[in-house]
Amino acid sequence: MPSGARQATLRTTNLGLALRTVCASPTPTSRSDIAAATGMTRATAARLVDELVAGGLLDEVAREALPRRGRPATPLLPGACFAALGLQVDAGLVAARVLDLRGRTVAERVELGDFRASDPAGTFARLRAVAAEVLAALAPGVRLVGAGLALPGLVDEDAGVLLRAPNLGWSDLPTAELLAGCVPPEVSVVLGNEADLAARTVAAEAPGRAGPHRDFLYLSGQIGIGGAVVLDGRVVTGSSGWAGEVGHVCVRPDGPPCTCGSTGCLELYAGRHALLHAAGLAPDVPSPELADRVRAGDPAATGALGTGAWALGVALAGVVNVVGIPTVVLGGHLAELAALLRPALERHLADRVLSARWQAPRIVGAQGPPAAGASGAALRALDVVLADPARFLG
Amino acid sequence: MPSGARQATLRTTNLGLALRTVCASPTPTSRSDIAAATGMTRATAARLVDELVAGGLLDEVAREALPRRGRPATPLLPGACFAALGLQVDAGLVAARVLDLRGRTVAERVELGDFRASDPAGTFARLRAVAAEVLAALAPGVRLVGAGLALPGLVDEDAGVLLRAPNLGWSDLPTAELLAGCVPPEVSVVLGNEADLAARTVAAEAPGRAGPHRDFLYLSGQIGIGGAVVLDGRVVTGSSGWAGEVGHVCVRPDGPPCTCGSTGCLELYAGRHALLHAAGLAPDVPSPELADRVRAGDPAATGALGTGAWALGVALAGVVNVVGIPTVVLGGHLAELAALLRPALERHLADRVLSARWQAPRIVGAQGPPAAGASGAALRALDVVLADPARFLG
DNA sequence: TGATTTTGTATCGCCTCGAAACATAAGGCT
DNA sequence: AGCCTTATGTTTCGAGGCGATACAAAATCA
Repeated sequence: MPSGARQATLRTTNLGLALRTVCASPTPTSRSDIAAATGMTRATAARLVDELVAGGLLDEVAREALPRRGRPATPLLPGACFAALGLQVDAGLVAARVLDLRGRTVAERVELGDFRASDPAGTFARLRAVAAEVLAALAPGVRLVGAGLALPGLVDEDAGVLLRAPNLGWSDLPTAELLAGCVPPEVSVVLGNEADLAARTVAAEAPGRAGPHRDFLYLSGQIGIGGAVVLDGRVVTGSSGWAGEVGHVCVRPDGPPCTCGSTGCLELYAGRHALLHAAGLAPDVPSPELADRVRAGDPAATGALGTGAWALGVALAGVVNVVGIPTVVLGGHLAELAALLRPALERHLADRVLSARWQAPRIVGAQGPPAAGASGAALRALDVVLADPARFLG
Repeated sequence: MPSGARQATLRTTNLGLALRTVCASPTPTSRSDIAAATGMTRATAARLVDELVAGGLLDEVAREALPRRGRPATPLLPGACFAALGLQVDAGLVAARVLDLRGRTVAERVELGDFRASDPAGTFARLRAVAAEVLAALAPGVRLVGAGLALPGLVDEDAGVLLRAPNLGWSDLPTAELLAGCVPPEVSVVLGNEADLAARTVAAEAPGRAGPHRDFLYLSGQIGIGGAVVLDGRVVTGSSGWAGEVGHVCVRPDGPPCTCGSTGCLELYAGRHALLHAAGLAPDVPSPELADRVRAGDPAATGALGTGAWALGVALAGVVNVVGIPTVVLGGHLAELAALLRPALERHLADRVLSARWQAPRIVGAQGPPAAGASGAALRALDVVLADPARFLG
């Protein structure tokens, strides 16, 4: 139920706007810049900034020697003392990463391993150790405003339950107890789907600063294929948060049965195991190896990639037709294959997407460090600061 | 670029909130009710209401004899003198309908015909005639705040160009000149995709009043199959407005070629022509006839419907998996077949949707009068009033 | 008739912003 | 060096809009 706006609403709204204006800019921003960008007067912008600086949400930084006429501006950056912790558990790694409000990685630790069909207690113990290391490395003044955990599966965010993660072999797993000890007691950990969170690292290159694409489909290829639809810079989670299961879009209804109960799912043709199997490689061979073989002209590898591109084309064309998205970002193991998949995949899409005549869908490989889900989880936690900075001022 | 909030922003925001509160309620609402619903004080609510009443955006209506203790409230309803015109051109009809801010149909005219591969000039002449009749029937005080035209195809809204409408046989058609004379010169007509607009009649039963579903996929079966994704009560139009082409989702990659350039599109199995052809009926037989045959046990008709349900199952499962929508609303000719399609279709979805174990997708038939696109176009035009009523006060 | 209850109205003060003048700190020019 | 110019930041004042509070109005109930 929406509530009436009052004087205080004005304040909080404009505080948020001022903060987001600073965050949105890749370079330091002055009070005067904020006034110009928002249409507020310099007086108002200054009032708001003063309050944000006093609360640590903005930092006044030393000015660069940039000789210009007029009184030099006081450059502002998002407060370095606000940070959030992102955690990730995946079939191949556990990770912890702390991002600050400027989007910098303050501390991180990624530990590779094989957590397929693992024991949750043991895996979470590893996660706890990794988190503890990262938190110990934090500077004393840093304030942890939240934490998130990226998991490769269906998640019930409100209940804090991992419903089903085929790659880990876990289902209906409450995480509250397992997460105890990962973070200070006053910080709560919010669960999230790995693809949904990883997509945030593409949608935003720092808290409040838009990334290269506003509307895209993100594919997170780990073992299966997860996905996330991003519209207008925001991840579409669906009414229950169970969106983005691109891996189980049907590309061949009379195809082989999938463990999900359906038949001919995308994962069976373009999943990591499927690609490696079709290429005649062992299931634990890393993706660059597959890419090398394709580049070397290995026929089995080339065929596997061709089949994968074909299946991706069928599935992604459906998504693009329905959601009207111009860009597909390939993450996870697919990122390393993006360059090789692109030509065939874009051709398939051009054939199957109705609006391709006016706007051909583009395929892009995801950039950035591994364990993007951890970064995304931290970004999401930091977003609550941007949404209502007034809460963090008292 | 977002702009700073000032005192006047407060006012316009709260004016909109007060108006929307009245619109959202199915029963008349008092100043006091608004205060309670929004958290504003009665003083503030009354101030805002007085202004809205003075501008005609709210009407004080006679109170029902509802004996209660205390001073009787003054019931308010959305202003009856604000209205918008919705137009629709489809393969089988042209229509004009005027809705007022209360969601009532003030005047309407639906003219059936066969406009497949028709001459745009002639068809638009029919539309002009229909619109003129409807506008002539309006009461003198009614103020037309906008107009919209629903078209069965890809539309460039900003340019006012119909890019491609296979059912009409039109493409790259600028509409500005053709629409001249349909509405008074000071009113502009905004184009929209028929499915997108029809979906609004499900999302909202009146301007500002939510309908039975907030998140759903709407299927608009005319000759082809259009669709619209509705999330959180809002139609997802995609960054270019080219979303919702469910009819060209691929359900059998090795199937027959489609006119769109792809193969095995949903339309080829569940489109109107496809169903009738498979049932051994002529292409102009109305859908209820097909339904009757199925109920009578006609094997060809039953088989056609079974194939249609199967194809819909494959395509819709993909959509549900990716967008996480719990409900599919069947409109157009599919509405009449909804009851017959539901059992098989829900079974297919239960098999192919990953989250069906926690939330089984539901199939619902669309209710309401024909030419839903016209209603949706009017609703969209009226939404601009709700978004910023202050614009209509001066 | 009067107490009670609910709705609507009037008055006042507070909060926040905009406008405009002022203060500050630099570069540029003579 | 000294003054002008320019851009930034600050101070002061006034206006708009809302909440709080008291009050008026119109009904039911006893």
